[in-house]
Amino acid sequence: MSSTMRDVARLAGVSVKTVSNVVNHFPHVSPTTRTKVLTAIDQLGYQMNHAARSLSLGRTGMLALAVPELRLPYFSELSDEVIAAAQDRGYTVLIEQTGGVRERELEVLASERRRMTDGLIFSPVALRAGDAPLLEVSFPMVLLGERSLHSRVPHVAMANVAGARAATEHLLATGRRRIALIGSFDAEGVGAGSLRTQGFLDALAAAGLEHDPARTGSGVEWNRATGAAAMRQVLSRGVEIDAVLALNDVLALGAMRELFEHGLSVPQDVAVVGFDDIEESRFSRPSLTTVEPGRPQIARTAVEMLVERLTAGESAAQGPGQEVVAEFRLEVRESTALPTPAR
Amino acid sequence: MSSTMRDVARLAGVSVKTVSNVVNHFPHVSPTTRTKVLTAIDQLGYQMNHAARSLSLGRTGMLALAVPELRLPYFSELSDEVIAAAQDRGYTVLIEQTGGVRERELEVLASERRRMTDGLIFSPVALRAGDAPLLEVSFPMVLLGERSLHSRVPHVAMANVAGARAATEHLLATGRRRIALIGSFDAEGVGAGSLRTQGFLDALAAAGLEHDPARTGSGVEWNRATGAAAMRQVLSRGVEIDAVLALNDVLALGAMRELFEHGLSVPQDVAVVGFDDIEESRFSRPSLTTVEPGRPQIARTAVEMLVERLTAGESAAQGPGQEVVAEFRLEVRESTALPTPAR
DNA sequence: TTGTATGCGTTATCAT
DNA sequence: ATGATAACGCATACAA
Repeated sequence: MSSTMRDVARLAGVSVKTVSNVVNHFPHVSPTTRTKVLTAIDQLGYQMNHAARSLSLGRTGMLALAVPELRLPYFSELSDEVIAAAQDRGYTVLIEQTGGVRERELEVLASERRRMTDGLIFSPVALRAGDAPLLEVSFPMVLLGERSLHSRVPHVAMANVAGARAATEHLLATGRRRIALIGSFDAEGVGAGSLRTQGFLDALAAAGLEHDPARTGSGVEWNRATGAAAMRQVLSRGVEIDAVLALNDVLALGAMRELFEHGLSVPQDVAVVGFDDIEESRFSRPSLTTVEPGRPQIARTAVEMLVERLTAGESAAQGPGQEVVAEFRLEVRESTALPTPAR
Repeated sequence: MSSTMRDVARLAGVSVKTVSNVVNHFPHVSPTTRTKVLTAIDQLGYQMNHAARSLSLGRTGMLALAVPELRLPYFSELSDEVIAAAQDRGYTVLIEQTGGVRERELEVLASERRRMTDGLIFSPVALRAGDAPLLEVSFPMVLLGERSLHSRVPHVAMANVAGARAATEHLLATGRRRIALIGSFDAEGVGAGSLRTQGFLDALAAAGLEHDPARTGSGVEWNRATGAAAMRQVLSRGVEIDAVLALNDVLALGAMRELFEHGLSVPQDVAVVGFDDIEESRFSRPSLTTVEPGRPQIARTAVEMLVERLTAGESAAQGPGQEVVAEFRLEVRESTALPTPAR
């Protein structure tokens, strides 16, 4: 069915090498032979065998991207951006889902799919501090996340602490004092959850306030359902609140939904802030104030760093563990609007 | 760096073929040699070279999934389900984005990535009726969409007409008569847009009603922003409406947002129905009545049909163009609740 | 500028 | 049950 270079060579009356030269845009080929080859290619409908090329070249032209769940808006939007950035560099992206489960995150590092890709962009969320040694892998990898977990692995971080702090300060600036914290994290974890919580507590402390644990709604999985459940948990305790800081946007959206069920209005009764700036947050009712963590920059930078390692050859095989922290921006929207003074 | 089967064979004192037998779980290997080989593999940290295996086998173990945009919730949720179904069958999924642009949809069929995958699950949205011949490709493919476009290509369809009709009938049953249609489609297209619109018009006709074109809000791209814009368009015309049928959920969510901006309440003033049943629709405010098109079944069936073609060998290479239509279900939620009688 | 020969790592065919 | 050896299709020294 499918033809090979040999077939093309035969038809064009040249050698296989010449066909290869034409296909790979080798500069030194006479125009006449080039057209001869190209017409033969066209005539046979020849397409390169990727497996053979990979075997010979020792590289596949594919990058892996490991994320918790593709259906979480943050990660689907990130994936979109990574795919686009990789495409610009001539790479194809293979997405793997870890489910946010530690075991599966570790599996990703040893997966059979590692042999199908030239490098990995890895966004772990369930790894513990003790897992750091396991990240000392032999293949090119770029981590998405903060340094805490890993030492020598290059990574692209978001300003989790500073972003959450800015978000909290914004709530404080609008006069809110009884802020609920929605979403929790593995106590042994070192992911975004603990860092954002840190930023939250920092802002409170700086304002001379303390966080009442009764205002924390737990939920390790970060989706709308757990956001709603966590909010319900806090409300059921009968503790007063005038604001909510959710550890990410979907948690915030779930929490808003729950506030609504309880007859509380946002932002009049309760102000709400999220983290991630997913597209949905611009269209929710009310629209959600959130931290834009610089996701496009993160995607682009991660791909660039990885491709650089790939093309650098043996030279910079073990760099100094480069770190880039993306710039964040607080997107103020309706969910934290000041209560109308004339009331 | 990475070791080969030869290295393993040498260390274990056996032949390459034996190592291959062990790795591929070939039944006839003596327990002693198996353990010898396995320890050698373990000791060397051997991992199979996927490119070499693909070259030899003539198959890659990868399936391609081409969707418009990964960041559209419907497609990210679909992708998740396709990946899971493929994994169960031992396949890896490569996602391609077409942007919903006809040219890029056609490119997918000739893409270099076709040579990296064993088959394609293709969800076209911008192809025209005249493009049907271009879908007569030589590689295994399963289409997501209705038959209109393609004759001999196997495909998995959703009940676009019936679903939209049921949704519209639901609106009519709750006493709504002035229904706006949000979202439009390429007039030459044969995709979900025209079919859902057909179902909408069918239901109206069956009820002896006619659709006022002034109640159609156009928007070829289906996202929140266009949903809001289309709604704005209708409202600006000053035509009365008491309900909205949006061609999908994100359009509906954008439209609801716009209704809110105009001081209209859902469902009291205007009832709203979407199509797709994305997770967000269960948590929006109000929660969105929508058509659940059987997406999980679609994902599973598409993978099964494709894998079947792949493993059937030459035998059923050209089947009769199998068609499966998934079962839909109308999810009634708050956005179409009956106005409280006591008003 | 173009052709020849060899290797990439695995599977498959045939022996034994 | 296991081993030797030839494909698989392409890239690349090296030669011409």
